[in-house]
Amino acid sequence: MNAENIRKIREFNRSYTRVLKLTDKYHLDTQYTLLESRLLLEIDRGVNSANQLMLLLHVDKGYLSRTLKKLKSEGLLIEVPNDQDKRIKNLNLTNDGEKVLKMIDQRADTQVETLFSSIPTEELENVIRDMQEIKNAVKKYSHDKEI
Amino acid sequence: MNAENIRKIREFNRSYTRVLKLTDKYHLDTQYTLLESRLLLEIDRGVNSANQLMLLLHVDKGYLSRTLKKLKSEGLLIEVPNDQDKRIKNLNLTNDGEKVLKMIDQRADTQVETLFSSIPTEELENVIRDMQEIKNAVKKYSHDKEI
DNA sequence: GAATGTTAGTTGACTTTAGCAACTTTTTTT
DNA sequence: AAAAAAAGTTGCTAAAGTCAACTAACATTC
Repeated sequence: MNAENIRKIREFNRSYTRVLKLTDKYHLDTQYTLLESRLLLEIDRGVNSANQLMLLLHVDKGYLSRTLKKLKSEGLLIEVPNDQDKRIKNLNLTNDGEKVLKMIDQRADTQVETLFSSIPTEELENVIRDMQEIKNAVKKYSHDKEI
Repeated sequence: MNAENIRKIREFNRSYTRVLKLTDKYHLDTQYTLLESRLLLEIDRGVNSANQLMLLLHVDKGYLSRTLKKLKSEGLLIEVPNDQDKRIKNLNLTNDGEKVLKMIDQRADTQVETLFSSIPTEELENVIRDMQEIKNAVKKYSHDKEI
């Protein structure tokens, strides 16, 4: 790849890092960290064992264990024994956990809306098309299974 | 903005967060943190007082002071007295500091290249065009001065 | 089928990262 | 000249993250 392309990609990365930081600011208005929010989200989606979460989110298993413990102690998660494999503790959101996830999700929506709503409709449609193209290209040619 | 657009933007954000995490991995192969690398970069660009760096990078000034102290102790930075205002300590990269910055920069290039080089030329050109369009749109309509 | 190795998760000890407030020195304001 | 503000340092603390040792359950292999 030529140097100019690398430069442009890195410039985009820098600029978009700032956007992502702004969209993450809503976490400051909640009592939950980014990791906690992400855990609730992924568990809701069905990624429901500590080991799966560890592999997906690349967090230390010790730290993960403690973080999950905290969420359990707050009543957002419950452990469900896994009958096939008793080493595994399956995780589920409680009703409270679902409520919290919904709240966090709405704030994230609001934050994204705030950041992008000033872009006029047609231009926004282009931006969204661009995003999908980037996402697909990166996904398609990536050897990293998780992207 | 409609819910579908918000969903798409958030999906892109999630997927691109993973890309950025991968491009940040080179920091693990160096002895420098993201903040340290960024400080070297910005000082090289001429942002050369702790206060300016604090405003640009939004870091606590106490933490910044200590981080700069560390870089000075490692011989990557030197303090130059500011004759106009003796409260200010201007910062400059030493030769070693420049070398380290160059090394970090090359690793970042390599990482980006690794991630994107598998995308075929034409598709890559589209991706880069998309990135510029997104960057410009966000910048143009953003009220945040720093984006 | 007992020994060995591996996997899931927990815990203790520790380091790094970060934030806050008090403080010194210098400059600016009134 | 006094008061306020700005630049930077330091002490104290908390949160975030890492690492290794450990238990219990499961898998392998001989």
